[in-house]
Amino acid sequence: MSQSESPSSTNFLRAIIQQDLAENKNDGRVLTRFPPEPNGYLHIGHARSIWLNFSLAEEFGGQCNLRFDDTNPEKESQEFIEAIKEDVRWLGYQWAGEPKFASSYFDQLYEWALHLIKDGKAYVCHLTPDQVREYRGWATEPGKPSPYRDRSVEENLAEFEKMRAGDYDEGVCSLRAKIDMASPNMNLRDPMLYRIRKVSHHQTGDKWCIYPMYDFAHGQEDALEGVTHSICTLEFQANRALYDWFIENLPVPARPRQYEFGRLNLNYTVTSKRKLKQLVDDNVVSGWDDPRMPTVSGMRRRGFSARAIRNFCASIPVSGKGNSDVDVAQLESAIRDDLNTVAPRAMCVMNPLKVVISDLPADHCELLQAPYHPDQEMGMRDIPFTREILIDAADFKEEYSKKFKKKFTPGKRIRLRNAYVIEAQDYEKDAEGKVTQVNAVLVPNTLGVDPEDGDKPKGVVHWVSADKGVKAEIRLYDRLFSHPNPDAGDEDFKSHLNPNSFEVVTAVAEPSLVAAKPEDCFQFEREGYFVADRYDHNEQKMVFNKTIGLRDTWSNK
RNA sequence: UGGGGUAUCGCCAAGCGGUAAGGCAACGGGUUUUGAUCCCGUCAUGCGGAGGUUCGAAUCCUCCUACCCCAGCCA
Repeated sequence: MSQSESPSSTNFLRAIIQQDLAENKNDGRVLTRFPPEPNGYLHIGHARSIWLNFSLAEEFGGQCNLRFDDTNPEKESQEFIEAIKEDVRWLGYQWAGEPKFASSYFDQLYEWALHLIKDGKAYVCHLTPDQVREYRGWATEPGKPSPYRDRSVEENLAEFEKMRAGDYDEGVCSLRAKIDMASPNMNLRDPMLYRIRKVSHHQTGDKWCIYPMYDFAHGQEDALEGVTHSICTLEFQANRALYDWFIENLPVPARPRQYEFGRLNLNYTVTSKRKLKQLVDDNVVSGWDDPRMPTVSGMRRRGFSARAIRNFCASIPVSGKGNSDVDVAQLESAIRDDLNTVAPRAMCVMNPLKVVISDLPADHCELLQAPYHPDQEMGMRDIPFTREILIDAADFKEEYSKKFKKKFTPGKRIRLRNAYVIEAQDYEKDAEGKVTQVNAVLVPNTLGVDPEDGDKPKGVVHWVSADKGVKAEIRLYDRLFSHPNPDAGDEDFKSHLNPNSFEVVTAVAEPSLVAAKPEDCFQFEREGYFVADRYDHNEQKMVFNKTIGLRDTWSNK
């Protein structure tokens, strides 16, 4: 795939913007916004929205705001705000100016609520929540007007002031727009504008005890900021009529437009804040940033690069038709594609088996040179070659067979990656029958060239010096769920957890790896991509997380 | 159920009356000191179903069917 991070083919949103620009709408300006509610961590679905909003703005010479849609203080917190800012920045985006907050517009929103009341378009309703639901009617039957619907402007003003002043308890009354109780669009059956919530807000403290609803806030925030294209997900399609109603009935400074696109779902995972939170709360994972989580911080800790995530987002066509159930393999492909080009190669043996090259002196230590990357542009590293080395136990077989023709086996030769060809002679086993050591001899003059006798080895194995190698903790991660749709069906999604999604092994790594810094990524040849853990890796104790294995076109044959 | 949406390859998706793009996956083959990468090739006579209009339909019309969203004092 190309390095392009903008949509490969055009999409309906770009077409709309191009059209608007051609007609000089908004004075040729393009301003988008990413509007998360700070009630959880960002996940892959948000990453796509971030990518969409920022890349669209950038493509057309505009900018993108980061705006916290903090209208429901009960579920929000400063912790989430900080985490979201860090994630957006890490993904490589810079929002326009300072982060924005819905809460910073509370005064203006309040004024506009007053405006609607004075226009006879909003009223304070003293129906209880249950009554409101009852009066709203049903799909096939129109709702009944609230008995408070025709209160005078003066009374509404007075009642709303009492709401604001805290004279009423939560749930006693609310401010509603007077639209159409018979509308087939339920959103228009006198929607709620303000509700009473006697909780302090993470940004405004105790200034307010009434908070605006999403619908009454979002479009006006867009207008206030001069957002030209307000992009949200498909489930807000029915809210668009309300969005427009407020814009048309309020003296807002601009006329933003809402457009909806399909949500991104990945198979073998869940992307609902509620479920992700449950995994965290139930200690199924170590936290929001557990490497198995589809959160931005989880993927980061897993070793996915921001560029790879951006490329992945760009690789999925933007559709306004429906939600996309994308195969995780597509994400994995983007990750491998990126890591393949940027990750230095190294050798690390996960399941060590000692090989003694008997014709080498005990103190033999030869410094071999190996390229950091196949394209040679990253330079070379030193690899000590000694009499006793370690290879992966899975690369040795007691019996030769066609299927294992690339493995090491008595009487056969194998190429030691970046080093010589050796030939196995015999091996030793312990009481349980487990192979404990292989004795081999060096095939001379095979550094960088094939054996002179023409008996070229079929296979290549990675290896590490038994005494110069360095121990490393390797955290092996795999998909969190073993079912393609953990959400589907009646069963609890947690019943589909993959019991083998996490395993720790102690491996032996080539000594050059001690220079690794947290978050450095590598390809451990023949194994996969690994990243030095962001928090736990240090010079004293190396800790690598398995990002993803190499593509394997052989194992399932 | 009233309203709002959507149905094109295993997954995502382009297509807007002129004879089915592309990506992922899969499958062949070539190169290879990573069974990786890279390269080359294959992969919908078919577009939810049934009718109709047309020289010609995935695209237009009619009628079905299926699925998603709204019906929170959540966003």
